Amino acid sequence: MMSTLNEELNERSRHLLKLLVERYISDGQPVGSAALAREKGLGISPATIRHVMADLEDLGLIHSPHTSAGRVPTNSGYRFFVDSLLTVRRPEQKQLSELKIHVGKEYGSNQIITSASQLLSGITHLAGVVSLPKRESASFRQIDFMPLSKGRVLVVLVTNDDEVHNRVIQTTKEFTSSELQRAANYLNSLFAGQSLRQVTSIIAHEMAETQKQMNQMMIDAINLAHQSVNNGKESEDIVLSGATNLMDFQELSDVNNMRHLLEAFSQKQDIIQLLDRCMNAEGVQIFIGEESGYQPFGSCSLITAPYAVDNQTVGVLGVIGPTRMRYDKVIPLVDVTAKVLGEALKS
Amino acid sequence: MMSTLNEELNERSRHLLKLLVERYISDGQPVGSAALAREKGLGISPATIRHVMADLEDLGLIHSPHTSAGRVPTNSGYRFFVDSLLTVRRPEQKQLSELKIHVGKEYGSNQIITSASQLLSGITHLAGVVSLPKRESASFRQIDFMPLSKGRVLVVLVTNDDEVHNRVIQTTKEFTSSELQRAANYLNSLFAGQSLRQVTSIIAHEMAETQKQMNQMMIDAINLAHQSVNNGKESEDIVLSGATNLMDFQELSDVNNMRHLLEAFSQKQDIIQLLDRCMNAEGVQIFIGEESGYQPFGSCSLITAPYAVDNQTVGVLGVIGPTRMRYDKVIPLVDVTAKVLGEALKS
DNA sequence: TTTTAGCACTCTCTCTTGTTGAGTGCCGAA
DNA sequence: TTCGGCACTCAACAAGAGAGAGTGCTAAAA
Repeated sequence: MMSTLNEELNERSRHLLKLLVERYISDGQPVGSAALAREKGLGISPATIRHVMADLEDLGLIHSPHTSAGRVPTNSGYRFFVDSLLTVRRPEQKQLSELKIHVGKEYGSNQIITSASQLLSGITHLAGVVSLPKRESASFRQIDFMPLSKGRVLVVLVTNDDEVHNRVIQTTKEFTSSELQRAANYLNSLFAGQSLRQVTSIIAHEMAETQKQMNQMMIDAINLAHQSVNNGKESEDIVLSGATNLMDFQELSDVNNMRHLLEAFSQKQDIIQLLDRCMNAEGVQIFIGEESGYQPFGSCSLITAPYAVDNQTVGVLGVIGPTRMRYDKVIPLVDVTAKVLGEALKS
Repeated sequence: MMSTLNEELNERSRHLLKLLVERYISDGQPVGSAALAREKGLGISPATIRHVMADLEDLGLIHSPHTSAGRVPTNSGYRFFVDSLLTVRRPEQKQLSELKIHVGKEYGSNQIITSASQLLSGITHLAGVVSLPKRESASFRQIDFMPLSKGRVLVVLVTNDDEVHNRVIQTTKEFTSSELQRAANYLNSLFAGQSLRQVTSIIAHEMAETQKQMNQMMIDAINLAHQSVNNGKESEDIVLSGATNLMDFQELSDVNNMRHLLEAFSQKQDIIQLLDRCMNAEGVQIFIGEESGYQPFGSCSLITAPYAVDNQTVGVLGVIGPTRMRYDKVIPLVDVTAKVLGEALKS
C-alpha cells in the first residue's frame, strides 16, 4: 500500500503534501492552495497546487472539511507523512540535559519512572505515560513471610531494584511464625542473587524431585515460594502525567470525547493493554487515530518506545496527543527518553 | 448573621426560598415568579412572589443573571438553605445495602477505602474522595529491616490492618544483615500488639535511659526504630474517584475552570490540605463555593465527614460537586458512608 | 396594610437574511 | 503542463425582527 503510494506520487506532490501537513500541524487551520503557494522557494501557482491537491484527495491523503475550506491531512495522510516524508529534529540540548539530570537523580525505580513520565508530558505539553518495569527483569534479594489470620500469609518480596512487593497468599496448612521464618531463611539462601526468571525455574525443578533429601520444611518453603511467585501476576501498572494538557486542544475539546479520554486515563486498564502490545516491537512505534484500535483514542496519536535495562526490554513509555502533533519533535524525544530511562534504571 | 436573617424572613419568605432553591437544583434553570406560583398548594399570585423575591434579592440570597431571567440562589442562598431550610432524606435502602455489602467485603484497608470512594462517586454521580486513615490508629504487628547499599536500610512495617509500609532510612553506621535481623527480633517482641502511638512513646522512654542494662544491639535497634517511625511522616494520601463525572455539569463546563479542577485532582496536594482541616470537625461539614478558600472550587461544593475507628477519628471522606447539587441526598449519604467505612475498618 | 391584576419594559434566544472572504473546480490560453 | 481568470460554494459573522419569559411599578381590591 505504501509502496504503491510512493510510485503514484512524484517528487513535487510529496513535497507539497509534506508542506501541507507541516503547515496544518503548526497552524491548526485547513490549508488552502494560496497559503501553500506563498511558501518560500516554491515557484508554483495556486492553480497548479489545486491540481495536485485534487490528486492527493483522490488518494485519500487529505480532505476538505467543506467546500471552501482548505485541506486537512487524513489519518492516512499523517501515516504517509511520518513514514516517508518526516524529517525528525534531534532533541534540543536543553531538553536532553533536563531529562538526564532529573531522571537520573531520583531514588528507587518508582521515583525514576514518575519523573520520566512527568518530563515527557512537561516537554511535549501532551500526556506522558510510562509502564512500570516488568518484574521478571528484577532479581531476587529477599523474601519474607508473615502470618495473618486463617492461613493467610503476607509475602514481602524485595527485588534488586530496591522495590518491595507485597502480596497475600492463602495456604492450605497453618504455619507458625517460626516455621515461616525458617522457610524464608531457606529460600533466601537458595535464591540469593538469581533473577526472578531463574527463581521460577528453580522452583519448578525443586518441586519435580520432592523425594530427594528435602525435609518437610524445605518442601513447605518451596511450595510457599511457588505460590508467591506464580499467583503473583501483580496487576501491572502505569504512571500517567499531564492528562489535563490534552484539554488545550480544540480538536479534542468535544465534551464527550474528552470525557471518554479522561475516563480511559483514570481506569488505566485499557491503556495498559495497549502499551503491552508495544513491548515486543523494536523501536519507536506510532499509532495514528484509530490505528490503536481503541475507540477513545479516535483522534489521538500514540507514540511509544520500549525501554530496556541491560539489553532486556522491561517496559514501555510513550506520549499521547492529538493526531495533529509535532511528530518531528515527539518521536525523537520518546526515543531518547526510553534510552535515558533504561540507563537510569541500571543501578 | 444567620440569626438576623432568620428574624428578617417570615415563614412565607423562607418557604418560597426553599421552593426556589429546590426547583433550581432540580432544573438548573433560573426560576421565575410564575413558575413558583404554579407550585401546588401555594395560593399566592406571581406578583406577590415577585415582592418577596425582591426582598430575598436585597438580602443577597438570590439574584438574577439578567433582567428577564428568573432567580438563582447565590452562595449565601445555598448556605441559608442548607442551614435552616433543608429537609434531608434518609438514604435509600438500596444504596445503603450497596454500601454495606461492597465496603464490607473488601480485604485490606486500601481496598476498603477505594471501594468507599467509588461508591460515593457512583451513587451521587459526583466526585468521591476518601483520605487514607492516619497511621497512628493502626497498631504494630511486625517490623523488618533489610540492608541496601551505602548504609541505607529498607524498613518494612506491618500494621494490624494488614497494611505494609515500606520506607528507606539512612543510618550512620553500616549494619550487617544479621545485626539487622537481631534488631528486628528484639523490636518485634518489644512492641508486639502496641498501638503506633504507644510505640512512639516506648521509643522515647527507652532512648532516655540508655545507660541501663541495654547492650549495643538493643541501643542500635531502638535508634533504628526511632528513625523508622519518626522519619515516617509518610505523605498522606487520598483516593479520588469519578472526577470525570463533573464534566457533565453545564455550570462547570468552562474549559479553563474544568482544567484547573482536574489539575487539582491529579495534584492531590491541595485537596489533602483541604480535607485535613475537616478532620477535627464533629460531623458533616459543608463548604459552598469559595467557602473552601480554594480557588478552583469556586463553583463547587464540598461535603465532608470524618470517619472513626473505635471512637477515634482517623480520616475524612467526602463528595465534590457543583454548588447546585442534591444536598438533601448527598449530606446523609456522606454521613452514613463515614459510619459504614469506620465500621468496615474495625476488623 | 397586603395582595393582586394590569401593563410597559427589558433582555435573551432563535430565526432569518444579507454580506464577506476564503477557497474551490473548470476552462481556455500560454 | 502550467497558469490566470472566473463563476460558484460555503462557513462565519453581523444585523435585525419576533417571540417569550420575566421583571418592576402602579393602582385598585381585599
